Parts: sequence; structure tokens; C-alpha cells
Amino acid sequence: MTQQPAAPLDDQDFLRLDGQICFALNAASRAFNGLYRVVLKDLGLTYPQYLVMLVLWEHGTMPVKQLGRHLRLDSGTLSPLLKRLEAAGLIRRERSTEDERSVHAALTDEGTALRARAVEVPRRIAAATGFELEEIRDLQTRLSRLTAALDAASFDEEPGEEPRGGSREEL
Amino acid sequence: MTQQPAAPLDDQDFLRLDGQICFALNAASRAFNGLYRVVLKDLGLTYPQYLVMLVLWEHGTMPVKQLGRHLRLDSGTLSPLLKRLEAAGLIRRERSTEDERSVHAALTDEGTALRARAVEVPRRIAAATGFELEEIRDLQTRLSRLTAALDAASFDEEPGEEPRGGSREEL
DNA sequence: CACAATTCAGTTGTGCACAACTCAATGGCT
DNA sequence: AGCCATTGAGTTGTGCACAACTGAATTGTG
Repeated sequence: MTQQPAAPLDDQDFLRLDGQICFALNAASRAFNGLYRVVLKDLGLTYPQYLVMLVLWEHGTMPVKQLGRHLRLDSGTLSPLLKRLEAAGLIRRERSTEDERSVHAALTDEGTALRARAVEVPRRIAAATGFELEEIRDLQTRLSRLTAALDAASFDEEPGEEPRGGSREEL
Repeated sequence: MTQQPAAPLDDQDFLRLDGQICFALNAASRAFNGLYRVVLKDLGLTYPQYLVMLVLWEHGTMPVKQLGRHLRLDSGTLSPLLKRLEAAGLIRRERSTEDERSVHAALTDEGTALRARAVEVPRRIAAATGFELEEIRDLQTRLSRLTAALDAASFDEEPGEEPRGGSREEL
């Protein structure tokens, strides 16, 4: 758009460009969040809580650790979030008997029942955005590649970190 | 990937797909944030603070309101953020004399000087991700379109909200 | 001019993200 | 068996996002 064919980019251009892509991704994420906030209000869920419920609806009872791998969240985020879901009566948390360090998140009847009302969420989102399935798929693929690249990059930039278990499951 | 040519998607598929795109965008945003966190640590800036500084470096002194339009943030987010930037000595905040409701954010000498160290940030990010300029541009365009669509959608979904000034400036 | 509506920054309260930490349970190693 | 590093969940503290609100300054209208 503003780029002339033969004009080399200077520092100012790079900073401006950097701001643009940062901003675009940030804004898209927040805009998405905002739309879901509106749609999910009926269900009494926040966006991250919805993501947790989606995983549980699909996979059933699951230890917190594994939930964290799926959603790429650590216990510092999940613990209070799950506590709120439990307070809302949607899940139960029970210590594993075979490994008492582990806590399993399980759907309550109420949590299971909520799924019936959640099935309309994707429709409402899709209808609101007017996006084609293919378009969504394509964007998702690009974002996943971006995430993978950024992960690897963060890892390299980190001075001396421990390997942090590379066997992440893809959702 | 898992989609068969002739198989119609049922509710479960839609929920799973919804989880995937939500998750992908969320994860990408956080991964980006994480990489910037590492790179920006040297400058003593967080990612949103960096975005604010980028705007000020490019445009100079600017009222909080306008900053909010650029970054799509309201005073509830900007006020404490700017207070921290002021505490760090990077900006000054001064009430406008012509309109005492308005507060202008201005760079201090220290804030201006920080730009010299910030010019390497985009290079480090670019080097870390290995992305081509064109690829970044393309993604940015898609995300901007997505944001615009989501904005319009949120607006339509909102039961009865006030117009909320539609003259947003594009960064 | 007076008064009501609007605008702007700031505050409060809730929830998420993440680093750094605690603590108990576990598993490997001698 | 005894010791110690590791693992898993949770807590604490900081910062961001956003809704709802406050209060002061300004603007519009009669």
C-alpha cells in the first residue's frame, strides 16, 4: 500500500510495520473475544471457560495437566478458572486415587446439559461474521503455523530454559 | 483433514471446529505476546506499553482519547497503563489547557531516547520467526478484515447499544 | 444565562495470562 | 529403605481487558 517498489525500508518503517502486525493480531483476538463475550453471556460462560468446556464435552473427564496441554495454559490460569466453573456447578474436581498429585476435571449433569445450549454458539458466530468454512479453515491453518513458529522462536530467544516437554497435543 | 467430502457437519463437528479456530487465534495471540515479552524485557516494556510507545514515537504528543482510538482501548485500560509509563519516566501526562477534560500523553527525553533501542525489536522478531514481509502483510490484511467483520457482528448482536462513534482511525 | 445531555479521564471490580513460588506426592537411584 | 530430583496443583503478585460507574468540564438548547 504505502510501499514503493524500490524504496528500502528504514527503521521507522520497520517500527511502523511492527506496530501494524502486532496491533492487527491483538485487535483481532480482542474483537473475537468481544463477540464471544456477547454470545456466551446467555450461557454464563467467559471465552476461556467456553474453551475448557469444549474440551471436556469432546473428551470427557480429564486431568488438569492434560487440559493445560490442550489449551496451552498453566495451572496459574487454570486453577482459579476451574474453581469458578466448579462454583458455577458445571464441573467437579476430584483428586486422582492412583496419583494424588493429579486432579481430574469432570462434567456434572448440569455441565453436560449445557452442551445442548452451546451447539448454537458456532452458528451464531458464523452467522454474525458471514465467513465461509473454507476461509476459517485457512486462517486457522495460518495461525497454527504462526504459533508454531513463534513458539520455536520464543524458545530460541530464551537464554537458558529447560526443555518444557515438547510433546504438546494439538487440539 | 478429518472432513470427508460428502459428510455433512453435525453439531459436534461445529463445536469442535469452533474450538479449533478460537483456540488457534487465542494461542497465536498469546504466542506472539510471549515472544514480545522476551524481546521487550530489555526495554522494560510490556507488549501493550510497546504499542503505546510506537504510536507516540510515530505521532508525538496525543490526547488519551485519540490514543484509545488508535489502539482500540478504553480509559479503563489506558489510564493505569499510562500511569505506569509515567512512573517509568517514559512519558508525561498533562491536562490540556483548552479542554480541561482532556489529558495529553507526551514523550519525555527518556521516552524519546528509548526509540533508538526499540528499532532492533522488529528485526529480532522477524529474525526469530523467519517470516517474509509479504507473508506478514497478508496475515495482517486478513486479520484486519476479520476484526472489521467481528466488530460489525458484535455491534449487530448487541441488543440495544449506542453507536459508539464509528470513525475509528486505522493505525 | 441556566440547565440538561454529552464527553473525557479515572476508579472499581471481575476475570484472564503468566512468572515465581510453595508444598505434597511420586519415582529414580544408591 | 533412604534420599533427592521431578511432577502436579495451587497461591501470590503484576499487568491487561473490559463493564459499570464517578465526577468534572464542556456543549447544546431553550
